[in-house]
Amino acid sequence: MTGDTRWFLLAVFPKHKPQSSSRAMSQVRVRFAPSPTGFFHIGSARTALFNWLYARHTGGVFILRIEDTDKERNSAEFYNVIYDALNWLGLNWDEGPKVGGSGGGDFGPYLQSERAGIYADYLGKLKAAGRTYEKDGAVWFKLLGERSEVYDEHRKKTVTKVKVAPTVIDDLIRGRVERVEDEDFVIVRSDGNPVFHLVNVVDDLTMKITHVIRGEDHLSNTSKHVELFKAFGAPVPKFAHIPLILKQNGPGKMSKRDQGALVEEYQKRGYLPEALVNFLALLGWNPGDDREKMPIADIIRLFDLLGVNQSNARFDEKKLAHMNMAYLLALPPEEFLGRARDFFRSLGDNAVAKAALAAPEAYFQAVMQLCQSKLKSFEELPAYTVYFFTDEFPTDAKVREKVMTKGAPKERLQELMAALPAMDFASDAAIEAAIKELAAKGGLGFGDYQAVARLALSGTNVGPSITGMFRVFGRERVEQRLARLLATAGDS
RNA sequence: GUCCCCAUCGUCUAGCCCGGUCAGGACACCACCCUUUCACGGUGAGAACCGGGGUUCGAAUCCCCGUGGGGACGCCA
Repeated sequence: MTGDTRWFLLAVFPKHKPQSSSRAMSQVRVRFAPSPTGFFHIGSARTALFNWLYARHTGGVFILRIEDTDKERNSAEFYNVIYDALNWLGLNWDEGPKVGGSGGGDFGPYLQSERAGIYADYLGKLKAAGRTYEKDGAVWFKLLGERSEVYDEHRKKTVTKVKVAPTVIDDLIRGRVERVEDEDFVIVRSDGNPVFHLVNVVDDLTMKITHVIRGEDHLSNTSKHVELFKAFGAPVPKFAHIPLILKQNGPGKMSKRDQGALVEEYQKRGYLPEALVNFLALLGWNPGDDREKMPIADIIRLFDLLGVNQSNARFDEKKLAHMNMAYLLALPPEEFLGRARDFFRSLGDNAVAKAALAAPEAYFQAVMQLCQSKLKSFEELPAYTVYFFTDEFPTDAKVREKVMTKGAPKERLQELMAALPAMDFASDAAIEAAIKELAAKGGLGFGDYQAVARLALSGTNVGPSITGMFRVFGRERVEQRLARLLATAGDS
């Protein structure tokens, strides 16, 4: 178990356990059915999250099914992208690939590429019922009704329209939606592979899915699906079409190419998965009051499909960053420590990361404790802590210019150095007292020493408490760095 | 072009279903306070019911029409 997923253990929710058959009849069964394209999109993450939340809220079953019928587009290593993202987010599935060894659950296999026999069976039922025909080598689903040829200007071709009654979709989020599905559609390609609409319905049917929770972009497919369910004589699941996530700038829904659209990106940047989950939960849903930052257990308890919004939401990276900061601040110190170390490890060859990981445990811990309350995200860690782990840290030229031309920095450095031997490094308070005493003697303020000391120690003007820095560095290194700045101060 | 969905501060949203509160909160932005830098935090400011009709004593809330936004219209999923 990695540090990334450890948080989830705190939200103890029992995994699906076999139920009595009467119980199982009414048990909620939802699925997340991604396609292995090599990307895991923020929108997919939220769809998965809403499904997972609903399952956990109702004590139902969350199923992962991989929709890999398009052999042209799928690639073996892409499957792991899905598993990794879901695991990182803590969205554990009860049935699906990788469960209990080689794919657990009574309704498998959970990879569509392995379900060809099932699709053939169900195709047979449709054929037997006279609801299919072949055209151009493909199998089409036949709608029932009077037919007529119509020229479609948009598609620039003649199509066959079927006079049918509107399909009624009873949507948990949108209410009653009517749509006219008036053209036959392909269910098996000429290469013999079944099409999304067929396999999606057959799988939902055979996996006994009770609630189909998916993006609103599927709403217009739903009439096809409902007609297929009806053709199979199967009960139609409840639908819940959730609003889409729009890109933060410009028109349209978020797509893979948009900045910040991939879950992997936040993982790499050291965002906390619980922060991302909390943020995503709030995109289109809210607990009904002003609460925003909530433990996952609360979100599960409060989540309900009826509380989901109908309008699309624009992705706001700034709000996500704020959520992440709030979670980072609230992390228990030892937890922060572990995750900081995990983050440094994930950086691989990064020089600061290597130096940080090579540092003595106690020192590393002291530095992290000093910095926790200052960071907004782990991605800031290397730049923020570089000077703790190497003497060859960069100096901000502008800051140096500013600090070294104001007042009498060289004198301040000399006074500080002179005071060092007698300084008590045991506590921040003692260090603060010593510097204040020094300042008082010259009729100066703490700040007169703080700026120049910070520049010497860190090469910048931002960072944690200067007294804390003194303590962590220790007398000797403080002395060295003050001396080094003094030596290079020149005539300025 | 056709069909479907949606519409409250810049953004996420509460309020709408069961008409009557200064339309509330959060992010962002600005100011001030706190302070040892930078943050955090605190206080405060600015900021919205898309437009037009209707129903009603009264409409953000109910109805209709516009407009705007989004989605779908593949032998992709």
